[in-house]
Amino acid sequence: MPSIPPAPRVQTDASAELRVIALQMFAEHGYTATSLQQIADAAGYSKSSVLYHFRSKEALLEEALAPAVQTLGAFLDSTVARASSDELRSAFVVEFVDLLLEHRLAAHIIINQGQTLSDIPMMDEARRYIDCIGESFMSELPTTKQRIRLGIALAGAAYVLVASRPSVADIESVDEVREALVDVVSELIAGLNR
Amino acid sequence: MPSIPPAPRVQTDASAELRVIALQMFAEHGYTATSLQQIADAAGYSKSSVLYHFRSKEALLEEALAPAVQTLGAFLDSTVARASSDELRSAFVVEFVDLLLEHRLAAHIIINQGQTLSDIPMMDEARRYIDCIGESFMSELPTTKQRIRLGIALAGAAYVLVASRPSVADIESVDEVREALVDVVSELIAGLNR
DNA sequence: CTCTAATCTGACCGATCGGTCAGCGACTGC
DNA sequence: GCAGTCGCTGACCGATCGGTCAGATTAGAG
Repeated sequence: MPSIPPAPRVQTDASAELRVIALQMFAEHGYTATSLQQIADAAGYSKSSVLYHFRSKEALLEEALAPAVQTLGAFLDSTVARASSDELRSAFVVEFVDLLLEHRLAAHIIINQGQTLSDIPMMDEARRYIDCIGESFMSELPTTKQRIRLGIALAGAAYVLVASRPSVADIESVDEVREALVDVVSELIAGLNR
Repeated sequence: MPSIPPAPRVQTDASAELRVIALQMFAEHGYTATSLQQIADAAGYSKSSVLYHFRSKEALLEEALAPAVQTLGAFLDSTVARASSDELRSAFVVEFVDLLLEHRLAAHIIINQGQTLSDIPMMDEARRYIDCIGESFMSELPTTKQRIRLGIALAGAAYVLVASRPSVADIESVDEVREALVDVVSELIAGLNR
């Protein structure tokens, strides 16, 4: 047992490094359009090394998305309870927007490529979570207009972040964007009870 | 010159048939994930026949998207003029929603796969049109919240239609969906002047 | 009938894909 | 010193991709 138990190897963890790079490239160019060779080149490794750390290309995608999907699952549990309570919906909106902001790249992949990659288990799991969140509202929203309103609020907020080019990072104004998203989505959600 | 000049060959026009099938498969499974062989099989032709009618796979995509992009371009011309006029904005919303409904598959491809396929000229053209429509509003909407509001309205409406599974065609309730979309988007657009 | 053009196809091509495998050097515990 | 594990790599594999090409089939014009 050395005196430095955990060891500061975190800095150059190849697996974590590959997950980040793969997530960026999958989001920017698409999963099928991104080859393992391109990921390896971008990371400074060989293609064989990538497949040493990850069983397959699909496994690399799943591990890269895992944190976001896990957070989404936890978010789902807290959603079902608070969907019916009006005052708790504002907290729901804040959490929803923060989730999108924190896992922006993963959200990009799930939203834009989820339908195409439906044969990948984790991708389908994430989409089921999203559907479930929607349904926890929908059960109380029988009319088409109410369902469209909720759809525009959630899908619109997600897509505003997702559609923006990577160059439009606007790191400084992220708080401003967050506040605006919360305001507009809250307004749409509030308009459901009418 | 026979007495029937144009000839009723429209029914079995191979090119048009291939455009329709390719558009469906590109939208459902993605452009890169759909091979020319799969398109040929679905249409009942050989892969060589597809490449006889279309110079390349990319040309097939562009010709399949052409009608939608052309309509989008015409829509852009009428948009710039009416963006500044409040009472004309309601007409803008109706046209926007109808455009999405009419070219649902093409919109699906452009929205979800446009960033990935940015090397295809027509795809970039369509995205420039969309950006231009947004900017014709944005120039008068300096605050972040106003821009987010418009983004949620347009992107949300587009994505509500695009995200729905093909099985959720709801042919009967299309008018109901159309009306709900127009209402909610109009409400968000109207809220810009505040 | 013949000639020609349009339509369609199978065989084939080079490139690239995801994935396997044997082996390389470096580090570690004994 | 030595055996064994770990991280990594190049060579290689079968499959599939988009695309080319020569030729078979068909139909219409003269």
